[in-house]
Amino acid sequence: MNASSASVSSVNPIQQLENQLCFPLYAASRMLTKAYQPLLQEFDLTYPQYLVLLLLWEHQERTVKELGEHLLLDSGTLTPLLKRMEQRQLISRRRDPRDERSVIIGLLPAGEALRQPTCRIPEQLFEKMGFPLTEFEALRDQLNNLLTRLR
Amino acid sequence: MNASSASVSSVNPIQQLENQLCFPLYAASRMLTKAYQPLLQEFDLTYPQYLVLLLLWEHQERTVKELGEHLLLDSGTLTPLLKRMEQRQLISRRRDPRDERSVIIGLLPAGEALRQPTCRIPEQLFEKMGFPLTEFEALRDQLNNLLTRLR
DNA sequence: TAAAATTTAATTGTACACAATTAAATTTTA
DNA sequence: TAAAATTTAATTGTGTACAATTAAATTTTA
Repeated sequence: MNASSASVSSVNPIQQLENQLCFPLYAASRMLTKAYQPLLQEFDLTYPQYLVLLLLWEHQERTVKELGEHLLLDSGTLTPLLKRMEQRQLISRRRDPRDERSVIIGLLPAGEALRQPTCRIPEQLFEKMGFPLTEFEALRDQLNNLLTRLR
Repeated sequence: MNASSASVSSVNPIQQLENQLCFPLYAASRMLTKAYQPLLQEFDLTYPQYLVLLLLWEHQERTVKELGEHLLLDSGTLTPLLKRMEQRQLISRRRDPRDERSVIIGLLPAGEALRQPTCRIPEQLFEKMGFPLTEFEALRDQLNNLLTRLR
């Protein structure tokens, strides 16, 4: 390797994309979200909107703060996203009468109605990828592990 | 579990965030990019801009197409990003005289100058996370594996 | 309890990210 | 070789992300 080469500089291996953790994470996240897209667009949902619905299907009411804690998103992201979902009558937004600082997001019938027709999406995607189940689970667990470190 | 409960609906486990692959990927990616941020902002770089520089430090010239192939980004993302880097004189943009469809991105002195001062960033981050090296490598390899499946 | 500190969303501004379309250049094909 | 198809970036429009600030409500503290 010649450091004075015109086209190739001497390369610090850790500065190469493949050796980094962040780049494969960044790229895989976008690719997987993109793989979700054709399945979600049938319901006119973006991936983050779908995540909000997943949480509301577990508990029909969540404050913006609670949604943000689960999704690791702040109000700067959630407020406009939730307003779009409110316009489509998927969810309701109202102040908590017991604490006017909080906004309670509620699941509306149109949001509930998406639950059954979307319930096979994760399996469909998993099958389409052909990723072995053991690898899937190992990767998921390691990512959750990393996530707790980063949080 | 009572499906008619007012606050909790019966939950398909695969519809829970923790059981999915995509959510931990999505969240970990954002968290790790956010962890890069304080180290990069010293150089007034965003993470995607840093990735472009990593590629140009390997090869001083790359077409937009090549950058997009490596980063899995299209011109809709790259064109404005590269224009911002051009304004700061980090890179140059010019049409390839041999194929006027292509735009060649070249590394300018100001972009080259960021190489040494940023070279410790990946190690710094790795140390700050305290992630065991074996786990780091296992996760990286599994992500690269997933990435080839998604590509 | 009144002032200070904290919490919660909303707002503002910047920067991706990507689908879809456009336009120019090049390559392929009939 | 001229028309058709393809390739390459740029553009347009929508939707996240997120830092920083603001404003209102609540809690803590002196």
